[in-house]
Amino acid sequence: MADVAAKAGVSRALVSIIFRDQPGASQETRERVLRVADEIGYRPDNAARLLARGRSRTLGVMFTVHQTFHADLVEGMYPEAERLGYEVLLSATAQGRGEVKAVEALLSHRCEAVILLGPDSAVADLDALGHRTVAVSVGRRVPQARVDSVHTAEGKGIRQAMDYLVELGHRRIVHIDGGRGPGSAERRRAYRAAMRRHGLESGLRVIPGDHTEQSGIETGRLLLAERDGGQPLPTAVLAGNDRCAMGLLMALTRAGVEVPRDLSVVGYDDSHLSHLMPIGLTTVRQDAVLMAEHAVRFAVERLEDRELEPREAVLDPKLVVRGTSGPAPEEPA
Amino acid sequence: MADVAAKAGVSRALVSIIFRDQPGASQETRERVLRVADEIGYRPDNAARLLARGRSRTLGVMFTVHQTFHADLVEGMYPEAERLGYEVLLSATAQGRGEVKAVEALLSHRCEAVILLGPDSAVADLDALGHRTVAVSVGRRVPQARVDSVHTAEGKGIRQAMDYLVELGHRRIVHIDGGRGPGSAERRRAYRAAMRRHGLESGLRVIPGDHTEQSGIETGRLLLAERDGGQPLPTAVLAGNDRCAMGLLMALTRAGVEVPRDLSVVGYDDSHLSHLMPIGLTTVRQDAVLMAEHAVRFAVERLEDRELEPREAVLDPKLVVRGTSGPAPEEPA
DNA sequence: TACTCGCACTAGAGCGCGCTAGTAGAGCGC
DNA sequence: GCGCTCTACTAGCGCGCTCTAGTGCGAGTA
Repeated sequence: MADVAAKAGVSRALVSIIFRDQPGASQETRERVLRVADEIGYRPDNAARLLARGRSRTLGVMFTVHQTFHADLVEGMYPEAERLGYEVLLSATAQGRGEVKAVEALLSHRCEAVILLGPDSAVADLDALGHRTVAVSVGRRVPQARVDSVHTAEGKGIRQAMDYLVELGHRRIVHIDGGRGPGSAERRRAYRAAMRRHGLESGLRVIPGDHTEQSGIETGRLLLAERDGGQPLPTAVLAGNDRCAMGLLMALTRAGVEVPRDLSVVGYDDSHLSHLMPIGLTTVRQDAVLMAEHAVRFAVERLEDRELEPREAVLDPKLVVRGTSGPAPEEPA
Repeated sequence: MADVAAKAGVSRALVSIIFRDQPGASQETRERVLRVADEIGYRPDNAARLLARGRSRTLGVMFTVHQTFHADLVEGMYPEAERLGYEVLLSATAQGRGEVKAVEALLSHRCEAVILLGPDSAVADLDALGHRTVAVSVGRRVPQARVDSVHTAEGKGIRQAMDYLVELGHRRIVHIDGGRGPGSAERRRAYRAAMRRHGLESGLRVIPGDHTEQSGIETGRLLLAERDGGQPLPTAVLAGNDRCAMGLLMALTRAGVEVPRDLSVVGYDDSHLSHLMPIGLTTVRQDAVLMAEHAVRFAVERLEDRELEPREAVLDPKLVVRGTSGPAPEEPA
């Protein structure tokens, strides 16, 4: 920077002004300085910038590298962040890199706020994080913590799916649980409520699982084993999310079960995956872009006014009917 | 930091030493300082650290948020980077955020090296980047640029797949091209060569496409339209990558084409997707973890010795036979 | 005793910027 | 001529840390 200033015959301060696009420099000086900078190959150093400025205007996003829905969310964040003048820094959780590590990485890079996609941490930890910095949880309600949250009205989505399945004649509807995954508790609760409301308590069944393909595959195996043991298959399965639904489909189809003739499968998220199934996955759609925009906005607004109370955005989900669902099979007499 | 030093009754320098885990402090002072820091809630500021240190020990990784194979790669980089004492910063390309933007973000955050997953930029740009900093291209050979590269022996993989298909009796084997995608040119070339080698020039056909599901879907539609126009379907399709293969499968299966009875499909990458298909996708496996480790190692080694000439790691791919491939259908007399 | 050595620790410069407070000079009205 | 404002620019401190070149001190050696 000093080199640029020297070569352009101005002070460092003026170079700074020009690179920050601030008023206080004449047009011709601006052009000259920029030209010189280009020649020298100077580009401002962000680290120093942040340090001097005190603010980084950077949002940290923690996501899970294999969670396809997160990709949709991340993609939705960039434009909104840019619009508001913020940068986005990503940090992935992965095998051997837990949420704590991922978040620490973000914070130590001076992110002013942290947006957590489907956080799995304990409420107390999230609360602590929310006190240390501005935090937003996407996909999981954390009402007890000092954290904004953005999620869909899980109950509503599940209810739509359940009503739809019941309407199609399904009675034995099983739910694969998302474990500690975001939104799982609400989905589970809504499933239970819907079964009761439709007078199907007797068929109510929640199979423990999580938000991965593996979980769907295992459930598939379990159901097949039960069938071979003489128990009938359920006629419909409400999976914890799309990935789980995909795993289930794989396991079942491989074993000769025909979807949706023998059994209907409904996912959750409407991630890119849903379109991928040859017949398309029936699923409950969460609007990734809208969620992403809300999350960014929450973070920025809290940054601008630290006193703001944590808020919650609840978006409406929507059932998207594709090929994996259909009328319940005729019951054998 | 000054607060910690004051409260612990030592100098800032000593606190620094302790937080850097360097020799020069007694065990008891160490413990005391760390305890005080914890009480105050002090954590060292990375930006200032980088600035003062001159080195960031940070590797920047540019990836595409929806490219599933990239997720596998990213996951493989973290452990290796950590082992070598480097941090990893991610920057995604996405709609409206091109490679230039993504890389600028990395550089301005003081990444010492940039690892590009499947870069699409012009060779000249990559070369320029390679001169400005240490750069590694993963999945694409860039022999003309000052850039390390890590990729699989594309030709070998395609050859294996082709030999396998021909052995199964396939003659009309079509290739969906990956466009400007990484490795596409080599795969295309190898496909052509294999067709010739097997005396199948007459059936040689490259359909333009890219590395997305959409491209597979479109090709599927095209082939179906041709079939309806009286032309026979190919008996096997070699897709540009797994995503493309998935799209193709979706389009075909929807239209009643049975895979692999009527037509075999082979993908490329062996990303997580491949396991997802109910019947499993036959594909050419690239070892993501190995590629990731090579890429990180290349970057670090070049950082440690700037004079090192750019190198190239060529890994052996491996055909993984799953459910989407089988014997060629009987030709109608 | 005088010295060297090694260990625990410190002073203070400097990393590359942003920012506040300020100056020099041009243009204006009176 | 004076004071005034406005624009274009500059000096220099400080952000939070690392790092070099030290200081002080007790133990070991001549």
